[in-house]
Amino acid sequence: MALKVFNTETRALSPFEPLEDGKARIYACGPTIYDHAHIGNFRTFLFFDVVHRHLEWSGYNVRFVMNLTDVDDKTIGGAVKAGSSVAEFTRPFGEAFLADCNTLGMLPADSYPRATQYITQMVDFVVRLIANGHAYVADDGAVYFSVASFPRYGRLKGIDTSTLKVGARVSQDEYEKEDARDFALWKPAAEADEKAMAAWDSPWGRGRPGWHLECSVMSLTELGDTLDLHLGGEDLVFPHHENEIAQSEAATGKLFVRNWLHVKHLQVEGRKMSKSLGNFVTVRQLLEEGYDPASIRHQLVSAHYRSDLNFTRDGLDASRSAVQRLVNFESRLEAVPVGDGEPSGLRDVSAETLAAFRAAMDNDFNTADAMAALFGLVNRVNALLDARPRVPAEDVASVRDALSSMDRVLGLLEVAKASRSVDASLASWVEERIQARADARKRKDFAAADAIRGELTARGIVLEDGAGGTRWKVLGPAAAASGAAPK
RNA sequence: GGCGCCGUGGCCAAGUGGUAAGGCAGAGGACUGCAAAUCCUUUAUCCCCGGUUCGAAUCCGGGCGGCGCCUCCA
Repeated sequence: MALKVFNTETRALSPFEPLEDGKARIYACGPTIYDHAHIGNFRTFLFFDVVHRHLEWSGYNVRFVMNLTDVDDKTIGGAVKAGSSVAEFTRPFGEAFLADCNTLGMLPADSYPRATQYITQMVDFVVRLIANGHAYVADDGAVYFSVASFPRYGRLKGIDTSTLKVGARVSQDEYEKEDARDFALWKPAAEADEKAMAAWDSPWGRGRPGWHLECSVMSLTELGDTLDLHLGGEDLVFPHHENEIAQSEAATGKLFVRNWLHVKHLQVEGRKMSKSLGNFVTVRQLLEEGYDPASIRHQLVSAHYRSDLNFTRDGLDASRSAVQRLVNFESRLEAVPVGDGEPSGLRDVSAETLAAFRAAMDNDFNTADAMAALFGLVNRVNALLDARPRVPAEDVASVRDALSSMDRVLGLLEVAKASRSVDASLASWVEERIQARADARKRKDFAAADAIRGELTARGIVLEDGAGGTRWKVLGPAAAASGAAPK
């Protein structure tokens, strides 16, 4: 069973065969950091993370690069408005973005290149394209890529662009293109560009790079001429990625990307997310509303990346319960009575689950199917454990290993634990209360015992009486409980 | 207008020819001092019509409904 991925270019599933055995070079189109990233962005980025994790889990030596776009119309516009440079203007958004990524449990990338750091390489790249006849300098000082010079243009989108009429909707005065399909590699500096310190010297005068150029140059510089995977949101297929292919292959003469993966756009409450519809949601907003990161991660990863996914508050509640079931299961495994006992069959269940999980993930990252395998383990093991007073320690260990193994890919427990950690003073207070309640129960003073339970419940702490004593857990983000410990 | 996707139980969502995963929610039951957790039982003519096939949620045609891209929005 080997990994198969759906390649946008061929519109078919094909075996993942990296350029170099055992190595995976991945480039992910990250956000433009002119504002806080929204929940839709994170569907895409969380999928990137699943790819990243699954490949590492599968034993690949992964190099994962995600760019942060800091030079484009929006960052420049924002910088001008704020009276600062693009570097200053974008810095906090970049930092906030990385913080959000961390909150949602995304593995760090090996590199987060920004356009402002690659100006020299971009200029060199354009020089190269001009030299080999794929680009030309227009009268206005802009450099355009000549689409006519690249016959394979349009293959990603699956369209024949040669039929497009020149000049149809291209503004007559602003551009000096030879062909309507041509796109800018380098743009002459406008006043705003200078103001935002987003203009650099070049052989064609002051100017700045075009958006498509940034990604090509950064990916080629960071990862080499041929990438194994290039990831992005579906909106980037055309023209962004189409243009990247053209300019990259025209420059290197080599295949640019072996597999293109594109994530379907998220919907919010049944509609496309947009500012005008007023359904624009950021991660930090959701956290303020009291939702926790694990719920968000769960919901965004719960559907296959090429399927519609409708993000809703109700769905978040459902995800919260689903994650809680996992957390409960994990803590049960920690406390389960072990002993010699006869073989329980748990090891077979663990192995079967892992095989099913792997098959699902290998099938173009089918996270929904993979989660079914995961929850199947929970169901089967819970039932088995209920039926036996004790099971061999190794059997339980096999389940624990399977669970943590799958979570290395899904990251659900990981995020749940990170966001629900409890500080020591609260913990010792809870332990003290539990002891007091135990004493009350011993006296059969259930009214007192229930009062203590209520006291804890009010702070989001739930007690579970079991054979081995009373265990407790915090429901919801740690914020709800932290600082709640009375003196 | 051009290109494309989707329509599965109350909600979410897998399944692309062999007879419906999983999550959430609901109902009943077991366990519990009460709970929580867990288990058991229970809820689907797979949008409609026609066709292909021994057999279709899965393939083809038509219809209805929803959505996306075509704008430097992931």
